[in-house]
Amino acid sequence: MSNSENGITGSLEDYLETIYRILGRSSVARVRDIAEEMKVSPASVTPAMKRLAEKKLIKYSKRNYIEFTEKGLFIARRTMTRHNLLSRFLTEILGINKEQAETDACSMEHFLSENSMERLAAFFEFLAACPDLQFLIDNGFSKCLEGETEQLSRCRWSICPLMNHDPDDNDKGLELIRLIDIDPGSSRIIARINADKQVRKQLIDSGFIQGANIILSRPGSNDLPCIVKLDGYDQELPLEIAECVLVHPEGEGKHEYEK
Amino acid sequence: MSNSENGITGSLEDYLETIYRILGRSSVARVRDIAEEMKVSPASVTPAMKRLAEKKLIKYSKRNYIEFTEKGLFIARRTMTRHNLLSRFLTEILGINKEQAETDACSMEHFLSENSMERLAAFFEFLAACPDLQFLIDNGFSKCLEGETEQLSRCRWSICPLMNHDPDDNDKGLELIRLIDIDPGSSRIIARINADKQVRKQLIDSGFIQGANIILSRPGSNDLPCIVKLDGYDQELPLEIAECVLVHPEGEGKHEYEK
DNA sequence: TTCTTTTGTTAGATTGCTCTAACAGAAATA
DNA sequence: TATTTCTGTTAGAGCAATCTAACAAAAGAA
Repeated sequence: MSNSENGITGSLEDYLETIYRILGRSSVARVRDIAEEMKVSPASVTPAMKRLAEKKLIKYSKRNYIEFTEKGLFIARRTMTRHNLLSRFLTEILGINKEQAETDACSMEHFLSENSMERLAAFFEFLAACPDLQFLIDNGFSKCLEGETEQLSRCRWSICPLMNHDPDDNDKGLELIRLIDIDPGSSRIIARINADKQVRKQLIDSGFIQGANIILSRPGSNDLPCIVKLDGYDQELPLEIAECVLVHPEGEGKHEYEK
Repeated sequence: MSNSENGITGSLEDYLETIYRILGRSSVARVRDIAEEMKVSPASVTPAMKRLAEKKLIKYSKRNYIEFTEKGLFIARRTMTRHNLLSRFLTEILGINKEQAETDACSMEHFLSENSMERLAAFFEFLAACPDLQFLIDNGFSKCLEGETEQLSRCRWSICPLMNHDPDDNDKGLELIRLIDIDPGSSRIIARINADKQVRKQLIDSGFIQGANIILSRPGSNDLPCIVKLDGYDQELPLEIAECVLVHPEGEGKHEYEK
């Protein structure tokens, strides 16, 4: 059951994602860790690693540590991003509990197309940019779910009279900041990607989505790529690409999710 | 790869859904039709039918037409509903094109948990009840996607000054109507389910979600269940359950989706 | 060094699903 | 009635993924 976009099965994608998670917290990924994390027997892991190596997604030789190839790393990150997007949609918009959302996201992630993924990422950017939408979901839909359904008892329900913010307030001191302009070492929340379609896609695939936590570990220069920590994982980023990442000003964008 | 909630694989769920679709347009479902619709060889269908029969989801004997059992019909309808919910989310909210949305929905539908499904259904009800949310998505997010991103160029963007409707307008002549009160034979759009958790769940599983097209074919009485045509499929519905289905007044609720 | 424990691999079986090729039954046509 | 066409089934193979049980290699402890 090969998943549409990279000729690789959902199971193999899961293995890649797991390896990525493990490498995020410890310096090496071993068969045993993978087996534990995925709740399969170690005997299932070995042949999976062979299949991955065959497809040139990891470097693997018997009884040795596992390393990503470039392509493998790309797929791992993208799968992870899909997972995060789906999980956040389920928790933040639909209000599903964390565990259930994880389970659902874990299986659906293999089937979300590139297109849908990009649009879901855009939706979160829009949500972050539009306090009214946020307000509607937090105070309208969530309240509804909690059983305070009297709002729905009329046919229609308008938020406008309930709005507790002055429309003119919105622009005050809330300019977004470029990632490359923040203090190295300080932690921010990504607000938006401001780039052409291709670069945008590349960034989203790598996990640069609204709400993600980012630290600029090394500013970088024209020759030297930036180093950032995205949701706890190190990544290199050429300066001209890092320029496209906009973050919320300090303390803003509270809708951070846990990784 | 047994899917969480009914101990049945995604593939078998697909077969059930396909049979349901076929029975919706022609009076019998044959092996050949199923094979064609699912783009598999007829030789794959026969063993699948055997597996379904073993699990008591269909009645099947060699070279005979295929009939649902009650349980099979239930799963088929629920799978179909999941499909519709996901597909509508992708098209109506994210603005993905129809085919892509179908493909994505087709594979994700097997993994959307009961909880997430219910909440997604609730989200559409909320969307239908809240013109501001609808407006934000149609005029804010959709415009953004079309490239008119200048709205996002500021950090925040408020819809309030752009609202083109008077908040007081909202209640005028827009009361919802009970399904059982509409003229038999006339076609309406479902707006909302107004029932306790259990009945609500039952109705949603059967496809009674906001936006679905419904025709009351036979009104029913205390002893006689109503007969309705839901998105083209006939269903029976006890009167006291049909009472919980609210529809938009005539001409309202234009966000109908094609089945 | 030798023994024990941890870790990883292999062999072999099973399950679910698919395919092609060959065959069997039923229906339509000559 | 005999023949052809359509339809459905079976046999046999293959693939991906998983398991248990047995074994092998490496690391740590005695």
